[in-house]
Amino acid sequence: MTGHATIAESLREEGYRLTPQRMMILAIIYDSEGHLSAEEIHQRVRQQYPFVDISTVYRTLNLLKKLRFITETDLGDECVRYELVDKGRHHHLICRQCGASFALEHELLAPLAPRLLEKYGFAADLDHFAIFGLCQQCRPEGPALAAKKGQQHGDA
Amino acid sequence: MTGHATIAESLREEGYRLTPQRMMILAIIYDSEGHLSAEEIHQRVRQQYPFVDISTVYRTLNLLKKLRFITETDLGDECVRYELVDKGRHHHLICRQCGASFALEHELLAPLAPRLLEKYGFAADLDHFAIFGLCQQCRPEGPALAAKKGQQHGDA
DNA sequence: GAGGTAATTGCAACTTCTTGCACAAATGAC
DNA sequence: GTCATTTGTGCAAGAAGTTGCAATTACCTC
Ligand SMILES: [Mn+2]
Ligand SMILES: [Mn+2]
Ligand SMILES: [Zn+2]
Ligand SMILES: [Zn+2]
Repeated sequence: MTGHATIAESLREEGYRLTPQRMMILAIIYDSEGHLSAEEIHQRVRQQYPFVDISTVYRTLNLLKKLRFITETDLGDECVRYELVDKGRHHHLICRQCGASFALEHELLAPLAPRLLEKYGFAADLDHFAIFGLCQQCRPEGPALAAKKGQQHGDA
Repeated sequence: MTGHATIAESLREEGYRLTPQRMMILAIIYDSEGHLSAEEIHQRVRQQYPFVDISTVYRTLNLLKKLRFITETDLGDECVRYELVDKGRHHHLICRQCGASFALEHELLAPLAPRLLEKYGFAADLDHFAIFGLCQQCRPEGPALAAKKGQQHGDA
């Protein structure tokens, strides 16, 4: 059984209906390599089935998010992006200055979960974080501490 | 010098102009106890100065966010909320089931920063996180259930 | 204080995402 | 397959947040 069929089965077991729209959206998320926007998903769906509305895409994504099959993350882009939880837990470090993005392995965040559980009785999801900050290049005390103080307003 | 005057001074030193709109927004953020929405700020500004546009509020909030005087956080509410960084660093645990919110002291997240710096050369902001998950009441193995069973096990 | 200049504002249009509602269709029972 | 139930969809309107632009104004120099 392929990945998206497994999720589809879970959906049905939970009492949700398996519509062509949902199946297409699931297949698209499965076939792609992570971080799709709703608009990208909508465009791919419409290639097969041109009358699907963007609101259906959003409703499906919100359903899959609620059931924790996908994550919804603001990666500092202009829109929120969606990714399968199932393809390996990981996070992202994103430079607020240059926009560079680095994968953060889950192992560094993982110890947090038992601590939150012990101290607060809280079972944290820790599915897919975007942590903002300054990358090595952009840090004031960075490696190439050469160029400095050239900052202006209104940069992109 | 009061708090918002200190930030105002910093703004001017960075070359930004001190408009009445900016001063009012700063004062409102300073006078309130955290987690204001843009709409709330807008309403309070208009009580003093009725022609201020909501876009000016957003532009000011984005400026203060860029300069790291305030944080912008999605607390699971219907809109994003803003809070002063300066009033003590902290985070929030939010139950995705019942919506309950618990303060998380910064000390639990703080050890992450040096690890990210060491391993990735990344200086993470770690200013104000909202961590979603299940609270003690909503967990499948919550305290009530454990009490019924007469069990108590520290999970780690 | 007046004048020049560039940042900032208000407005309107726009983007992203959500929601109410009538109709369509997935599902289960027969 | 048909029927009944009840969920899901498309559409249009709405809410939250952004942006282009012309007019205003903060701030610097005199
Ligand atoms: Mn990812
Ligand atoms: Mn807070
Ligand atoms: Zn960078
Ligand atoms: Zn809860």
